Amino acid sequence: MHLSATEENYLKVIYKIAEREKKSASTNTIAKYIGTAPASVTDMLKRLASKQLINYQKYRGVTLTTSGGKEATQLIRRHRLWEVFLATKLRFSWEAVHDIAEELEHIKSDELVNRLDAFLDYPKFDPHGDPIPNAQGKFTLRNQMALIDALPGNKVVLLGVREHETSFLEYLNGLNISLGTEFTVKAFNHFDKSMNILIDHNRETLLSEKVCQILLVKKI
Amino acid sequence: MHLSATEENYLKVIYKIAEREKKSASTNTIAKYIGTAPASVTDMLKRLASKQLINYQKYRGVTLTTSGGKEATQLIRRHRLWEVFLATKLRFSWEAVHDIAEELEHIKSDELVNRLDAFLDYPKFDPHGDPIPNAQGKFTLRNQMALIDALPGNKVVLLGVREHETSFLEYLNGLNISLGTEFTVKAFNHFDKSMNILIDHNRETLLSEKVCQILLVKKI
DNA sequence: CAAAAATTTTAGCCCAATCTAAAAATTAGT
DNA sequence: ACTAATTTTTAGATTGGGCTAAAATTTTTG
Repeated sequence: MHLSATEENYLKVIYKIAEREKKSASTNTIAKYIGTAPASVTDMLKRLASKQLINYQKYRGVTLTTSGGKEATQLIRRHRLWEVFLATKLRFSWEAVHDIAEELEHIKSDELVNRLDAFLDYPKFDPHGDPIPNAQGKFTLRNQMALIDALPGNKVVLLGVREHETSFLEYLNGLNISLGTEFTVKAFNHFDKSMNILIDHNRETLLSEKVCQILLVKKI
Repeated sequence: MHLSATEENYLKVIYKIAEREKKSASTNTIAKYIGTAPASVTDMLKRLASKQLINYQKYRGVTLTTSGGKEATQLIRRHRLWEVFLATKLRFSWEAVHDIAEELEHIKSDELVNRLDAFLDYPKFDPHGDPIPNAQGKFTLRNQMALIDALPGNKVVLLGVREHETSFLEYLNGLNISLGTEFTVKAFNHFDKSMNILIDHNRETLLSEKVCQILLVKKI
């Protein structure tokens, strides 16, 4: 499916409205997001419907079809990966990345986006903390993120682990860490990506990057 | 000046034709490069002329004005920097980079391109060996490139060095290398970017990446 | 529940960038 | 130096994406 940057933007906006307002997107709401006249939106909705990207009935608002949803998800993936690139590699401030990523996201080459993903070491969250869908369009749940993605000051609770080696589980036992244990992130050490953690509000310890990658937590 | 990607492409093509054929670009030649009908080219030439980007008289071909030349040079800068990024950071093959760079080059943010330049460590040549203009639009002369940018099989002659430490010059003396010495590049070793070099057609040696960055050569 | 308000769509227009067909200008050949 | 061939431009149409003004539909409210 060959979509123009404009068509992609409409899909992204419809996706975001649905996510935020939990209902179908109205013509006026879309117009406000995109910054065009409502009449222009109606035209575009007809075009997107004819390409089977949205479900559209006059006066009734729109929802994304399965294929429209896939396009929107891939666009969001590209946007957020470029944001990570701009922030971590080019050292842009996290407020500055959005506008440039807005342009970069429309460059469509699966090869490009997948290599970028690998180059960035498969980040799960963008600099704003929003989750990055993987190549299959799956999001890491916001309420189940790796500890490494938590920020200093965050309080989190352990929900799961990505590693089931006995030796690793024994290591956790040794630290008295188990599902439901609560952490407070005290500091993130850039030089080796280790973290200083306050466990159960009374024991402080240092966890290596590897361990922080494995622990799946939820903010509390 | 707000130029569309299409307008930029026309300027780039006119620049390239002028460079390659050393004369003004004709409507038909431009049409072949861009892949459009000559009539479409005529329309666009009128538009570019009205923006003072080209010198255009009916039936007489076109040349870039000063401001048109600046736009073209900046576009080439962006294109070649992205090519370096794709080849060196994302490990694309050097044949694959062109098409993707063709899209990336149209993202206009001086901040972006300058930070990218710095991130790539101010490369002077793209993966095809073409020179990259700096932020002021100045090209490194093609006949004075770093040895590191030469390709296996190239024969070159030493024209200068970028480093004037006594210890370094003594090192060169020890290898019997001086201005005018001729090299043949035998191999480039990706793992440490060192090069196997045949000096004066009779002595083979290994030069480290650092040394190859310092030696300024010209193809012969 | 009917009238007023708000939303959405239609109708008709514009601009950028393209096309084809035909006319005009330039260049080349004898 | 004419005529033929080539190149370039004009004329008129098309498509995508946008606009305004007016008509149609839905929603709100007295």
